Amino acid sequence: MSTVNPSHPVNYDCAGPNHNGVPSFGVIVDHKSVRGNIALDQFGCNHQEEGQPSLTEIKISELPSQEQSREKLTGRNWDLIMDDNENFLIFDSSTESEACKEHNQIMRNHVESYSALSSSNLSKSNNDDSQKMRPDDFLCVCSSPHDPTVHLPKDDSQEVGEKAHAELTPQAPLTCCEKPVNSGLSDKMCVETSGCVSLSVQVGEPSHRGIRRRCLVFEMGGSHEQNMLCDPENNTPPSLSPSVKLSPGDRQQAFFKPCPSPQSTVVPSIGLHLNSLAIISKEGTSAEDAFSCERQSGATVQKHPSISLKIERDDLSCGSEIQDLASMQDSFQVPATGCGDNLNPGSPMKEIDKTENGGETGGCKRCKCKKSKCLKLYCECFAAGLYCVGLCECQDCLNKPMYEDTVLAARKLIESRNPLAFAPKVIRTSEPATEICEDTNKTPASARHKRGCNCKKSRCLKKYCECYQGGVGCSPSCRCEGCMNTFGKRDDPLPFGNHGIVPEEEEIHATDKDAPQHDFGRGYKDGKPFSESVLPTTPASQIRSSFGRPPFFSTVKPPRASSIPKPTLDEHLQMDSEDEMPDILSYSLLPASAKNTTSPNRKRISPPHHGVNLSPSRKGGRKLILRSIPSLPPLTSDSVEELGPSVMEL
DNA sequence: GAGTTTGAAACT
DNA sequence: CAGTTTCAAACTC
Repeated sequence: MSTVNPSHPVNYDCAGPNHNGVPSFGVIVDHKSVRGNIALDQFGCNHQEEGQPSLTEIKISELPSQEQSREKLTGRNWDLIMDDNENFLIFDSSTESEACKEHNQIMRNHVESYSALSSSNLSKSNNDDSQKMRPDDFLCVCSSPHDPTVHLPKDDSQEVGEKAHAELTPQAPLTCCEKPVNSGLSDKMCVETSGCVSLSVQVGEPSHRGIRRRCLVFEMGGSHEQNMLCDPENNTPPSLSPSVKLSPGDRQQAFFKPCPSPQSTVVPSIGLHLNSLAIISKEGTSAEDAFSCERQSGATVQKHPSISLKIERDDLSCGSEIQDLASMQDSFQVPATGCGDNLNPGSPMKEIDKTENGGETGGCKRCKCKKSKCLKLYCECFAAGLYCVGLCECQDCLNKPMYEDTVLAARKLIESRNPLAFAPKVIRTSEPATEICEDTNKTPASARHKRGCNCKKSRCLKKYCECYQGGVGCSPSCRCEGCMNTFGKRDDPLPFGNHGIVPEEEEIHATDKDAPQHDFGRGYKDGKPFSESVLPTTPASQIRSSFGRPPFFSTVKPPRASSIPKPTLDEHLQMDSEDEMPDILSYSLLPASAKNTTSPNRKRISPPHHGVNLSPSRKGGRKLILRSIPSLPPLTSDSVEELGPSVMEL
């Protein structure tokens, strides 16, 4: 039961060639404490080299030493950005494909040595040779459509993996999407541990029967990126597979059951569409509980008696879905430590999957697009950064791995219009953890739709309303009529958890065309992100939150001085304690063209919101300004031409 | 399951 | 930039 299935391939997502700045994911192996030797590396391609522990324990925890990381990255055109101390790395490379390829080779070499050392050990628990981990079971997947280094698992891996997987002790209460292993459908299995790990794999098709559905690993354009590592064989996260068994027929997403205790924590995995997660909070499901594990960032969590996982949020990069997850997490404003330790053993994370998405889709979207070819935002799959799966009822679907180029091109095209098109629709922020702890009366969550709804007839009481659908109240950003949103009416001074979302400054700026707006897509001023041109530079010393990380990680983990990013990292997330920016996410890293991004908010100059008062703590507190990951540059005519006929046709 | 409603996205 | 059209999800019957 404690034997790790060596046949579980470990996939390394190195992100795409345009992957700009955020590590694909951050499953980290703490070799210090790892007795097992499945070397999940920390950044997709990077991996541990030494140590041949037994397979009985995997501890995902800490980054390897900086030197180690640097050593591996240096010379591959990877930029390793680390904070002064630790736990923050950002890769960027113009030649990630190459880097990935090299990493792949390294991985293989590593696995070979590992396999040789461990094969005997594995054989003891299972005589099936297939359980031996093979070098080829390790994948370094580069999302680049041009990257020839997308390595595929051996065809026999699935069978082996499934067999081995069946032998695993299914203690992990995962829920995933419903897709028979042999359905032949593409599948996605994403595991996000407490917002830390989003695992995916990119496996070409159709030969990769190991994976049923893969996530779109979009480039980092916008803030919507999926960097997920999946176990194509068993649809279980490589690092978790030993102890995790997906529920039958659920292969696309998996949730880890909320940890019953701080010590026994396996973070739920979110692979479903982001905004739907917001329902969690409203339906009484304590997302806080669900993600409490991550708030215990750094704490070793044990899912399996023989498996210990340690998630280090700081080191993880997540995609859009993860960001949404993070947003949700943030919405609860749970202190990273201390205040957030109240776990709810009974947190029905699985129910979320069932009630919200899993009931029909197993946590995954199934679109029914007929004309959009699933390459427009009409398509929920596409909008969510997912490839369509066989269960989709779409017609003429091009949102499939085999059309990756087209998909990416379409995405670029959309992002060229609206760099935030793929950004989470529901933005959630939180007060600094410490403040929450200090003032327990404060609303723990704040959330809002990034753009606001425009409902006319539904009164924001139906899922037509994106705010309602996202489980958030309407805000002054909305232009809805007759709002009756049960999560908070637009006119409510302090909708549930939405206190102070709309700042007074917004009204001020609304009268100034040049002034930055808290409107996504208008984050530029004078050619610079207004966070740069307007917002005062936040001294690193003032940054306390998960600064320099992808938005996903905001406020979840207690900030550490050591995690204060270098100035270049300020591009992504900024915790400003001085300015009057509200606690909203300010996606500001937009190209100048982004100003033209369609944003209904631009049309509206909201009257003073008398009801919106900044809480004392807010006024005196730090302001969280989450800035999007730099988006793709506006496409030029040439670039559009490069998109190919499929996109041109759109 | 078919038809309608709705509002976001896309288009002009 | 505003208005219109297209689209697909949500909803109703």
